Amino acid sequence: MTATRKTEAPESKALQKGQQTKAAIVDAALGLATQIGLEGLSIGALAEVAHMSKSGVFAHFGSREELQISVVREYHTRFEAEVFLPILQAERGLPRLRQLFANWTKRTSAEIDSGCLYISGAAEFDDRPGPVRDALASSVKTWLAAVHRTVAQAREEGHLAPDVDAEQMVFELHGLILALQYEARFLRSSKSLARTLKGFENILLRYGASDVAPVIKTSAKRTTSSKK
Amino acid sequence: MTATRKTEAPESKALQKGQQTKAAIVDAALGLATQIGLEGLSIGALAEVAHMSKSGVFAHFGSREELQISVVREYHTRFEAEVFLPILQAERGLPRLRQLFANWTKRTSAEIDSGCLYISGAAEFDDRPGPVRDALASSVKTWLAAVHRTVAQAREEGHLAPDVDAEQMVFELHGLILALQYEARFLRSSKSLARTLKGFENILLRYGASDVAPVIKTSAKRTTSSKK
DNA sequence: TGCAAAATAGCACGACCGTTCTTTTATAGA
DNA sequence: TCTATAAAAGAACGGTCGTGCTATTTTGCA
Repeated sequence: MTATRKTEAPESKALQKGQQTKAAIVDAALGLATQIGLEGLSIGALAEVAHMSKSGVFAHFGSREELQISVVREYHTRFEAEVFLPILQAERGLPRLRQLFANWTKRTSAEIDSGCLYISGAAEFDDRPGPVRDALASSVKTWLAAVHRTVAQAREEGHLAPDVDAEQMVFELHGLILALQYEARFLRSSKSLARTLKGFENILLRYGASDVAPVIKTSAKRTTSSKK
Repeated sequence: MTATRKTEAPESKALQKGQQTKAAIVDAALGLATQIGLEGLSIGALAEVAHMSKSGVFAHFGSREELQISVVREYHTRFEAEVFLPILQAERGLPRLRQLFANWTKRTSAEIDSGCLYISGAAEFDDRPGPVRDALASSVKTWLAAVHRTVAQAREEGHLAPDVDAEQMVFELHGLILALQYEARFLRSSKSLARTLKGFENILLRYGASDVAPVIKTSAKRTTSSKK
């Protein structure tokens, strides 16, 4: 219990050796988990791609379950950084909602590899209680709440009809994303991206969006322009 | 090669002993697979619930993969019998489409246990090529084609707008079902059934359904009335 | 530069996996 | 009832799994 090494407050900027290899492990684990699922993620396979021994990997987490939770947390962080944070630069209201859905769509469909952990994880853990399921559900609920807030803002800004049921709209948007993932990734349908975007415009129309044409082109140009 | 036993044409009505225990095994396997997934389905666990030895179970299939395929086929048969066949008694056009969606919804959400193999299977096999994936995808495509046909019929009957894009409509309906399964089964949201039905009415409205009110009550009474 | 502690490796364990082989039991036609 | 054959059981295999233990190496401060 000598204080020669700071045991209880490693809050320095630069990651110590341990933390940084742990981060590398989690990064590799995330790559594996998005491909073969959280349940398929094995410590042996992870050790191999991380060029480490099984026990070396294991020591960082203490259990496989803790490893899975770390992966979920890492996914949450990246999802937030890639999908949510950028939209805050878009104009509040409908433009931001459009940007949100564009980012979400992009994230869901763009890469054929690296599927969505929120979707595959839900299928794996839908009746398997425990901390992993809790972590997953909590992340998803956080995200859906953010979508809900964005919809409500668009309504309050007068960009949607005043009587819009935000929760219903979120449900329908979520359905589009799920159908996109299902038909693109599993059925290998090339048209699902276009169907999703069309579905989005249909929903906007139904909920009384004041402008109908998309603000930004759907194909390219997604550099958080923020310029009106 | 003596013909003392009919080896190559067991086409009699009554199942021989072997076939009938095989059917019982597949039944038990389907129950397991819908709970823990096709990948989680193990021969040992299956043998236990079937009150048989591992090798006894195994002998009926020759490989785990063949067992999984049998399960997919069985699920397909039951899905067809429960969701598709009954709607043929409903009036062609919009009434039949309504019945189709009602059955589909019922099947997807009603039991909390026994999840949908088409959804969990898609997540498990979306990048795992092979005969199991092929069997799954083939079944799903068959079903979606039936939905497509029903939509097209409703359009031709004049119950939907003549310019309805049937494929787009199927995509959106599929999204509703996927959102229902996701939010009901994973997020344990009690409101998702109502959201799904509302979403269906919204879609009908948008695609120009001639009548708006549902033909049958959504809560109970689903006895393939066929009357009118 | 020395040294405690952290990080990693090595090894072995019990459990379960799918599969094969051999042996026993049940079945059904003669 | 006898008997060929199908059906089921039993035992064992190589493999991988998560996880504990004990060594060895690496790290970072004095």
